[in-house]
Amino acid sequence: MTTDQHDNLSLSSGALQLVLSAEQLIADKGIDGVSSREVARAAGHKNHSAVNYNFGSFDGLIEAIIDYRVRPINQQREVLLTALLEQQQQPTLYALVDLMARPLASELLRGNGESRYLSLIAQLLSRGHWRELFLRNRSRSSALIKISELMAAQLADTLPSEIYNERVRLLGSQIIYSIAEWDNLQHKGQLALDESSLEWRLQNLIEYAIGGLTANHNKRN
Amino acid sequence: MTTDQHDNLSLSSGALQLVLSAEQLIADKGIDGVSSREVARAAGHKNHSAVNYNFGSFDGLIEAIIDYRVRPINQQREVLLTALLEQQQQPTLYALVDLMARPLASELLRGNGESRYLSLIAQLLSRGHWRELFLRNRSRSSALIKISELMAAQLADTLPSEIYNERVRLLGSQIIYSIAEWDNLQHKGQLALDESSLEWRLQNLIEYAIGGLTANHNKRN
DNA sequence: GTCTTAATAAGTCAAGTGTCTTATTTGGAG
DNA sequence: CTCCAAATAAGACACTTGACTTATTAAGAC
Repeated sequence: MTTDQHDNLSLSSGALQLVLSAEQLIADKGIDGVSSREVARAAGHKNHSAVNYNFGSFDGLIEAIIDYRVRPINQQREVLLTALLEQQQQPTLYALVDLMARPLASELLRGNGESRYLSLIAQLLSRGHWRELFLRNRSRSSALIKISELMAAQLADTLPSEIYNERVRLLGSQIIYSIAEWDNLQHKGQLALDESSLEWRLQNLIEYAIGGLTANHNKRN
Repeated sequence: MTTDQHDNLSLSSGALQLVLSAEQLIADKGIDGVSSREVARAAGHKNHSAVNYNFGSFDGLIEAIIDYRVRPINQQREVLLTALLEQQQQPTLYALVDLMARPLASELLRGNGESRYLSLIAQLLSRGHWRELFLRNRSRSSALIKISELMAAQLADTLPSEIYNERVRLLGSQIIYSIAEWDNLQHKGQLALDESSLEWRLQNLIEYAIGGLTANHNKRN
């Protein structure tokens, strides 16, 4: 996992710089607070139509960012899942939640924290148009599906399906928003994240999540 | 609690309409995707400077929204806490988390769901400038402080303080982002929220949160 | 009634924006 | 080297925005 995971991406170096600059700007100023021209400027262009030229539109740019980041994350999930299933056919809940969260958390350490992807996802998921664009563009990896199934196998019996589904939703939101918050705090200098501090935070998040997933459900009329 | 909780607010009816329209627009289009002029238009003004006239600036408008919504929420917390402490001096964790979440969740039912305040908070908390503006303007209610203390009394012993603090942060984020998500889904017609469906979701959220807060913490090297 | 002040409307201006179009430059393929 | 397509730059246009300024209207005190 030391090689660059962004190879086969059909992004010219110019387009790549736009993607990276856009990520930064959006994390800082909000997806609706950033203009195409601003992105082009930040990417070192005098050409104010660079975004339009490379991606057709601002939406196209966002889709490119998603595509650029989602692939390696899913890829990492596949690798980790395969390794895990070789060890134990019935992985623990801990291992499964770890598998969901870790590849996202890893983004925070990528290239001295220059990936602001988590902040972007959190913003995309928060509102109408962008949420739909994201859901349309993330390719659900087979790993994630398999993880869901393994998790359901351990929980679905003990909980009413309505409750189980809701808790899985809570889990998904919590993972993304929590890690996104770490990202934002880190980039405001209010949180120092290195491997070890990320590790205990991640561990704690997983423990919290498992506590939540497996909590007793008391039916109250 | 049937009387209007927005009395002593020093908002003229014109200003109030601006606040309400702004809330709606921001929930739909994002805080950075809405202009002062647009808010004025949506509030029925031909006067495109209405926001500037009433609040001085867009930031002033946001502060007015926060002020308008935070008061009754804190007020409700005070009332509920007082009632709770009359029943039992050492309230359960369940009651305490309930106390944190319920006044926020209630917003979703207010006036046929016309308060989009949760969506706003979630957006404000997500990014730089707005986060700071929010933190500057929410007046921390004495109830919330008391709730924190009561919670700490039950948990701080069993967990390392670093872990405890992090879990409280997780709790806070989860409450706000989850309820905000209900808000967004509700207003896209993807979630039907009445009192009873809100109730079981809230109950489940609390159960999840308590499971998380009290989860075992395993020190790993 | 007049007067005064708050509220609303409307005008203005420089700055920024998306999109489309038209140069100009650059880096290979032949 | 020539030539051509891709990349970059720059122009143009209609539109929106925030902030400030200047009418105009409404409403209450006296």
